[in-house]
Amino acid sequence: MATAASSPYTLLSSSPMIHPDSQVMQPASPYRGHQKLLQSDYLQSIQSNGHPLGHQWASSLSEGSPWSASMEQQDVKPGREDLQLGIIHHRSPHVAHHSPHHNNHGNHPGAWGTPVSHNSSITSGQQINIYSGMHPGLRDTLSPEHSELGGHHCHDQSDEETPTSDELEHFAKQFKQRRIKLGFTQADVGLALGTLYGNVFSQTTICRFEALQLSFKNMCKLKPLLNKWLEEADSSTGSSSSIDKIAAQGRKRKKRTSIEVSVKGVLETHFLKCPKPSAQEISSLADTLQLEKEVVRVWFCNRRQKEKRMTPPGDAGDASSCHDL
DNA sequence: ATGCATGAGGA
DNA sequence: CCTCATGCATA
Repeated sequence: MATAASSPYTLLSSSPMIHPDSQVMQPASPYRGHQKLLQSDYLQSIQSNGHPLGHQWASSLSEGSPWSASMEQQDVKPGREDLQLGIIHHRSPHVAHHSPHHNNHGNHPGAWGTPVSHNSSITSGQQINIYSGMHPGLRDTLSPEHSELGGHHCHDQSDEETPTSDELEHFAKQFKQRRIKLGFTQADVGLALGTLYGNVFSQTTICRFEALQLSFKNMCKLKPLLNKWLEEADSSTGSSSSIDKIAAQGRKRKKRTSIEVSVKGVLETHFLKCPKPSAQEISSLADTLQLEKEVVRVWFCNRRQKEKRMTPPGDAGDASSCHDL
């Protein structure tokens, strides 16, 4: 009861209605009217339902990399006079979770701990091939030169090409350590990325990056950004302190539905049987569980996404979680 | 740290 | 409808 008391979508009765729509525009965003990332599909329909471990990390950034483009145009910035790496740590340095039990998922070679790596052919803009049954030893035999794209062929930069899963894992770990050492929180970093490069991210995303809970592709996309931040961060330790609070959100977000554990169990069971239930299946399931159909549908979507993460559920470290205290 | 949610883009 | 990137709200 009284849930509505604090309903998220309180229709402002007499409040000065701001922009209940959209998510405002960043005041310092170098890019105007350009925030839609075109993500080309790469591989996603080859999964054979049935295998709990059917990850397909065929890292393949199609030539249409959404962000390679954004990167090229971010230079429009006239000059970032003030390098704000984020907010100065106004919080106590106790942020360190002092827990040695920290997620050290270093033991999940199943999905992408293996050198799945190297996309077979990125430059040629060819199809992506998954290595559904490919061995790690199999490597792309891509030709040293791709005349297809007349222009950029030299990637002398440190990391411009697709990193391997292993590299990402290591980077994430390093990143977290440095971040903590420098006294920044995940949220700080997220904001800093916004003020620095125009792309704001939430604490959630930073957290997921560190925990490798994003898709391979997504990890690849974020790595360079975070890498830059790291460089800036430790190169100018202790500088500007501009607190940008852009926020401004007025979306009527639905209250998060809490699904009972028992119900979750049922959903899990169904998921194992059929990861992609039909609309009707969902309907009946929702009916049985007394949940909104939409909630069930979303649950399955989220569950599928989870399965595609680099650190899939269940892989959690059984080896590291048995750690002794 | 994570669960549920939103939205864009793609068939 | 789905996937995928992303995040508010919450445990």
